[in-house]
Amino acid sequence: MPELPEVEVTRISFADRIAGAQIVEARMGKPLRWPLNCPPNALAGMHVLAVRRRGKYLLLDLDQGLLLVHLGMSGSLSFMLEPPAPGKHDHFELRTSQGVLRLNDPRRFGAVVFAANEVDPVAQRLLGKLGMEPLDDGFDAKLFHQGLARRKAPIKQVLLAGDVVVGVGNIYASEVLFLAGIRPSTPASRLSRPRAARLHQAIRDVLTRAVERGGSTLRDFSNAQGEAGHFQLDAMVYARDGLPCKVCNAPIRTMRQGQRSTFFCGQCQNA
DNA sequence: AAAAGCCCCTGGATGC
DNA sequence: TGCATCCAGGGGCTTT
Repeated sequence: MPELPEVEVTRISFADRIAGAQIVEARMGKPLRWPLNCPPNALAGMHVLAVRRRGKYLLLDLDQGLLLVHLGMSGSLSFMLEPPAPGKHDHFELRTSQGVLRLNDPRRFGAVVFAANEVDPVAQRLLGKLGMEPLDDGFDAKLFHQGLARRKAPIKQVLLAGDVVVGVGNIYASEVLFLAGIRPSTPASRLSRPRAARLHQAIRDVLTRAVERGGSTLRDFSNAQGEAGHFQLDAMVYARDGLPCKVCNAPIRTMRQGQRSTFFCGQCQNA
């Protein structure tokens, strides 16, 4: 579910409120994608200094380490002063001096992992091969083009892979390619410098707007204050199979790429 | 080295 | 109503 905008919106919605808090107690429910690699008790007493994001990972900086949180497909966080009793799908919880951070994740593709710091092998295994941050100044159009140049796979799948640029998931990959006028099946290496530059700009535009709109809520996403997002209403192609293109009226088409659905306009995206 | 497939898991929507 | 099937916002791992 959560792509970069949803993760960033989540981060913004609780980072300031949890900063400075001391962890009173941590508890795990059912196992997530990876087991928490330390006893939950070991986190007690530590302080949360800040919350950062790298790709789709949330990084909780602690005074004695780093907690990496991934929301997988169906995860969402909440941060509340007085939360209700844990539900069936609440699988991780940090009780702190400033509120309770809780991870709800029905499918349990999410994860919470502890590392000593960012260069710890545990962290590097997850973060080491991530590509450029699309909303950072370091996301350079020329570097982006160079990254695409050595990949022959379809551009949609190169975007999803996250080793050239991070954070673009299944919704935003379709949206970004529509905005850039690029067919999702085009081999990444076949994009000219100007077309790669156009895609580079589309990624920045779409992700920025999606963050401003509070992310996309397809079924159950909400930020840490329980608020849904609205970007799905702005989607030009995602989940619009058969509906008229908002630009040219041609029916939006769908196809499967790497076991995932892709949506595109055959008219607006013709190369 | 890169690409393609598989799989982890639960739940909602759809079809018979 | 019940049951089977398909699909869903991710991504690491294994196989080609």
